[in-house]
Amino acid sequence: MANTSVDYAVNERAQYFLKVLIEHYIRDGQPVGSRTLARDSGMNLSPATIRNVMSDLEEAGLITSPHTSAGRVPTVSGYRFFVDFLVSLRPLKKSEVQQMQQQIAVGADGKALAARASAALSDLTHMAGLVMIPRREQILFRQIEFVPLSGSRILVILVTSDGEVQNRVIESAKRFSESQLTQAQNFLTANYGGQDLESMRAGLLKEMQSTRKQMDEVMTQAMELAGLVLNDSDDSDGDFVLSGQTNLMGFHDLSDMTMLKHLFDSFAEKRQILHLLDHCMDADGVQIFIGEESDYEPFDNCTLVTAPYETDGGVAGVLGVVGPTRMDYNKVIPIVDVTAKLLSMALKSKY
Amino acid sequence: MANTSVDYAVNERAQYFLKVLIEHYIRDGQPVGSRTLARDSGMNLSPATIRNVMSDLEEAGLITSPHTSAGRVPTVSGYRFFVDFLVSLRPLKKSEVQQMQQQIAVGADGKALAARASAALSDLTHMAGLVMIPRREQILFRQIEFVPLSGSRILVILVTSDGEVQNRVIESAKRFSESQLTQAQNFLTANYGGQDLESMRAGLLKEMQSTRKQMDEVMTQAMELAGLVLNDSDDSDGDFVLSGQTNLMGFHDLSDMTMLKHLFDSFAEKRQILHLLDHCMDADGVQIFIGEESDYEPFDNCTLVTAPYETDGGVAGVLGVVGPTRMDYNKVIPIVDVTAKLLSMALKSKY
DNA sequence: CGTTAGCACACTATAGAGATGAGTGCTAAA
DNA sequence: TTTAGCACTCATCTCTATAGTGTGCTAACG
Repeated sequence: MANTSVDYAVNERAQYFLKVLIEHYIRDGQPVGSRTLARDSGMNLSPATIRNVMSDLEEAGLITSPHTSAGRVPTVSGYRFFVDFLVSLRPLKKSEVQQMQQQIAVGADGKALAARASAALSDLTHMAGLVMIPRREQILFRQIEFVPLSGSRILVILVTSDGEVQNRVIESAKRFSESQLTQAQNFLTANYGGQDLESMRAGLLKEMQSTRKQMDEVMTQAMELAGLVLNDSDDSDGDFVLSGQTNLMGFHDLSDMTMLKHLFDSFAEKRQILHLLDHCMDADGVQIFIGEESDYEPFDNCTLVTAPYETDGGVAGVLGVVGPTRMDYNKVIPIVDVTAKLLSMALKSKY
Repeated sequence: MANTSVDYAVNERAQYFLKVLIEHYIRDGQPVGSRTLARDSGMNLSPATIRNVMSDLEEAGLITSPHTSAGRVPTVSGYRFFVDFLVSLRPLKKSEVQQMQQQIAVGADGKALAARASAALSDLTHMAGLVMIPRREQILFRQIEFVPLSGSRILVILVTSDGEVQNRVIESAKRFSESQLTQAQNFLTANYGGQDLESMRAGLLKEMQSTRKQMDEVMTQAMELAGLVLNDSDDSDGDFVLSGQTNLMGFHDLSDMTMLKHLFDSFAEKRQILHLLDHCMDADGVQIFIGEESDYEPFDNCTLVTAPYETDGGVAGVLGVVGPTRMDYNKVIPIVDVTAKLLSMALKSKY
């Protein structure tokens, strides 16, 4: 089993001890000593032997000791090695999955679904749940309707693939007849139906610039109206739903108030976190950022476990949980994985 | 100056010392001793004399000492006496008020205004800002429009006095002609325009029960539709906007993680806090709940300073700040007061 | 009578000493 | 390769002494 670049001098037995050590540390939160590890491993070896192994693991940078005479704790590299090669995922029970499926599936539109998924994540993991609102690039355009209101106001209704019905009242300089509006909405639905909102927006823009003069004036106006709605959509830079933030206050590992304040502030600020989540859109499964791996200072003592979820148009967003680095990966990873799958199903079954 | 029921044995001089002591304690956070108080008071008295006074104040239940040989700290009753009779409010500068006015006035509808006011509160006080969304009982009904959509769906648009435009798509069993809908909306606007949403709802309900048989069937249906919209309004039990929650993590007085978690959880749960805020609707000025006075356990170490704000229809909601009991009342009270006035102005100037 | 000085007392906070215990690294032997 | 033994390091706990802060009480003073 030639694993990675750090496995020099770390043979299979040492890896096993690393696994046992980390699992013990995840349970206890206390540095693990050689005597404890010897007992825990089940193999009939003396503490002295274990000490040699631990020495190797330390040299490889996988574990470290807080001070001379404490046990050892995993380093970031140690956790990385663990989640990459050593985890024994503990899959959810059928009944748990079903219960979750029901809990999630009740919601109506994209936003409500995301909120439910987020709540489910934080409930199950007792950490903070995080679900991106489906990105505009992945929401498909289904249908548009223009409705004349009193005066020169026009109501634009946008139906999208995630079940969301956005409506916006727009002030128009020009007046349209009922039939003109019908004509316009048929045109737009026929031409852009099935496209995602982002390419629709781009398409409209391009079309309007290139063919402005040759087109029916009403059509041009209609496209401008549609463009207006797509442009000022408030979630243009993305958004996410957070649940169970306060769960993080229970962890002794995260009890430093200043750190925790930074973390909470970063949740409120959203921008950086969205940037981080964007990175996970490409990966096609669970992805994990341990401690400083996220390269985002407020997350230094945390681990972020993410998974992308899909809709008809492909990957629509990312969800995940945030918790202390010392979390139960065996349990958390399957939860995130399953939640992503269930949310995908819920979104797809809309049509 | 016969003040209250607790002023037995607490003469004017003692009150002055109480004021000085509390102001000192608010600055320092340390128990105030007799020597310090003697120096701080400006009066040329020896610590021994002060000790006698402090002894009186302690007997009156206004101050207490954490242990035999620390100074004294205010009790809840002490704070209460202070805010009721001793505060020297420090009014905001003209320029500050103007800056704030601009900051708040940009918002469009009720919800956005509330959010801005909340942000202003937390920015200025460095504590948590809290603004109730205007209550339905105080939002006036301006106008309703029914718009036929494809199929049997009808879009109902509700324009209210706080500038909010709510719209909801409703599935109707019956089909209506365009003229029927126009007739219906004229009827509703004429009959209920200017009423608040809550009495409109009640009115509709009563009307429908008493005159069901004698009325035009279309009208009855229209009223049912309107009733539907008013009923499932999601903020039927109220809502509020919270800002600067994390500011509370900076206070040493609130550093107990378990307490703080409870506090944050209570913010997320909302229900109880709304209940508390409801109580403040009646008072016509700033109201203060110190520590256990709020009778809501998560607020035991906090003070809530509130003020009601108005719209055309009278008192519309309540705003305020939450912070540690040891807060700078001289500064905070005027801020809350002014913010409420500014928000009222912003809401009223809508029409 | 209000005010003051003086004194004994109570309590906290801090630091140092010593004991304890956990765990290591190293060495030599099996 | 594994193991036992031993010296060593370091954190933690307890006990003690000490300094500092502030009080309550009493007696004296104007």
